[in-house]
Amino acid sequence: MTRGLTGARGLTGGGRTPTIREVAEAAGVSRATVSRAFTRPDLLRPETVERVREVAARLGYTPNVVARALSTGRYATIALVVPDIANPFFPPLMRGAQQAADAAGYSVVLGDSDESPAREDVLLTKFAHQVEGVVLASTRMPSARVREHATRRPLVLVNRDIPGVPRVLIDSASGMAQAVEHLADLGHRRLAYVSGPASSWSNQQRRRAVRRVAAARGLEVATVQASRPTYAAGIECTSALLAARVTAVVAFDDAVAQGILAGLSAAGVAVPDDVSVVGCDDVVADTTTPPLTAVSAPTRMAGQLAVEVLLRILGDDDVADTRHVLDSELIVRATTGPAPRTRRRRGTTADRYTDGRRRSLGS
Amino acid sequence: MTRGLTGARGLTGGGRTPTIREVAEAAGVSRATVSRAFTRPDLLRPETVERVREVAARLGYTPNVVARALSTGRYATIALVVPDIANPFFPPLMRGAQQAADAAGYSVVLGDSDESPAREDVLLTKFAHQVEGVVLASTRMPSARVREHATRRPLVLVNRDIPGVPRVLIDSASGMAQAVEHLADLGHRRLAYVSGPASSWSNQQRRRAVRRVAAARGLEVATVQASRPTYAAGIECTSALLAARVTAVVAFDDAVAQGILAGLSAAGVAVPDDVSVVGCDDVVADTTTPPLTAVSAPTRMAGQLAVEVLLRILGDDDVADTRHVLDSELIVRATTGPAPRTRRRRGTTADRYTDGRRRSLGS
DNA sequence: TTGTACGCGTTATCAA
DNA sequence: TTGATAACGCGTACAA
Repeated sequence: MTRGLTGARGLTGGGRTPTIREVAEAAGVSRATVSRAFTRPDLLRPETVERVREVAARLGYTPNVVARALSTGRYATIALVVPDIANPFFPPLMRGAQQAADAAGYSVVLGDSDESPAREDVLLTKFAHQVEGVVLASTRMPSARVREHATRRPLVLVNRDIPGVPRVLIDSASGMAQAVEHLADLGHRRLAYVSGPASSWSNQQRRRAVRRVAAARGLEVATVQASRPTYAAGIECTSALLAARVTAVVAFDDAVAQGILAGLSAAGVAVPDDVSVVGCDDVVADTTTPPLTAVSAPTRMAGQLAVEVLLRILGDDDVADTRHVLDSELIVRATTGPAPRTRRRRGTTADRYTDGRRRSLGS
Repeated sequence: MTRGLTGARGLTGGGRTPTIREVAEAAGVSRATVSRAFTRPDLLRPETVERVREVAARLGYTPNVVARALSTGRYATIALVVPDIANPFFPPLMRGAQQAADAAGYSVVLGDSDESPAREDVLLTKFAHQVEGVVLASTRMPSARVREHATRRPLVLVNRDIPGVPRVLIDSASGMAQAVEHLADLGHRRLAYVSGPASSWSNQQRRRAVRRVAAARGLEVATVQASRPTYAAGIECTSALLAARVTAVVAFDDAVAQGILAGLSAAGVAVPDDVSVVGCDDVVADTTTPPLTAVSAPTRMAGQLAVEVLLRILGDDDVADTRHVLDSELIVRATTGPAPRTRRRRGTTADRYTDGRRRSLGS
């Protein structure tokens, strides 16, 4: 066979990483001793450890993790699979995960499924051989398939609630409930929920929370479906919102809320004087104009916690079926205010900009 | 020795991935034949390939990439090291890199150096054994150290110009030049450049471009240093900008520009009527209020190109010292407008909000 | 306390 | 066209 990468440049060539054998020869010991100097120094005489390490350092030796993985099955690597790296919800999560892994000496291989369940499936089977476990965020796969993958490798879910599979959940419902209470307190009687992807666990959770609290407080809720959870889609659904004649809008996430802010601004509707707007996730919320009232989700913590749970599973064997729930909370900024007291004519300012369509109430 | 992960659950246990040997036995062929059925099917009789693949599929066999890596030295993995995942500049870059790698069957391990050169160094040595090559973005390491790492593993830089090391550069200078021309055409005579990290290659490049074109067009340039390239720092330096009595501001990046927008808004200064603002990178620019005029950097393309260059190096041997430059361009939106024609009194509106300090011109 | 020798799962060489 | 077998670099029973 041709030599592997490390050997490809000849024994004396520059830039090559030496192997355990070369260190052994240089130090005048066996390969096993070199190995132990790094993994089980307690089994060796202190002088030996020191001598071996010194030689290793001089030669620039570092243990080959791949060879070690093949031998031990410990890859010191986990996979992190997300639907879309560029979605601002995920970078903080990735960072939390990355740092937790790093702190434990683990590497992170990254998978971007491009929002496709089929791609998730491909990535997961691909990673099965090179990682010890996987953190799967906001998966769109069917529960059965997720369970299958979970039997092949330790797997921790983020924002997907499948009994039997360890999971870390961000309870945006708690924050959403606060948001609706907040709006009710401000005198709003009629609000809209702008819905995200139908298959999204988070969306279902948020929609339900809004409906529940609204019902409890006697508010009417119109549901408007955003085509995608994006800024552009937020702008698009503005006219539908105006047609729905609401005084407050709770959006699926910040991007949509931000789009709605832009759409309202373009339509000459004042925020929060005419309409109040609430976002969710709080990833960009404090950099909008005006600063967005939003439900703050501890995404970074979720990433960190997911990795910690995974590493715990990798350590012990039975931390099975853990379910961690992280609370969210409403951060009140400048896009929510008292409901407009009076309507000057039969129609509000908003009427001038509606497209005439009306959305049904309640769904 | 203890069995590895794949063997840990016994030969018949569920969830285990079968090895090449089991497929060979089940198909009644040798391990070599199974291997060839996947890597060199042209060497086998079609019927054999088909039979082996069928058995493999039935057993759920997939080649173990780690074992393959140990044998061939081809890891089918590259590393991507960035200073900060959560910095909005990087996710698009990461995504481009990820997808290019994915298209070639490569995995990406992710490193976040937390803006620390020392961490970069640690990550790079750690990854040396598990990847074929690395893409290093916006590194803060000294050139000599980067060169050293580049001799150990194929390495492609993004946004760092070190001769001898393959690199992909985003020429923000071209866009910055356009920005200054644009402002000059609008009648501005006095502008500020809000500077980013002093050690940043991009910052040096941008500052120079602004100065050069400003000089050519006879504009005065005040330089204001932002403490960090963040939204908060942008807000902070607003007072200094007002004190500098400029009618236009060119910011190091979008985050700073966005902070400046907020700061100006809070100070009652109208954009673009009183002051024009230009951002750079264009990562959030079209979601600000008003939409930010910005220099658009093809970050996603940079990530993609960097990986393509790396893979090319991994393929052939001598693509050495390539230097790809990607142009940027100015996207004019709503934060730039004609310079205010007249000053109504001795002072502009802005004077009411300055802190009295003045910044020196030219630096 | 240290060395010997085998196995991890795969690919490549050589022979058949 | 296929099979037997030696690597790849490391960890670890077992023996010394």
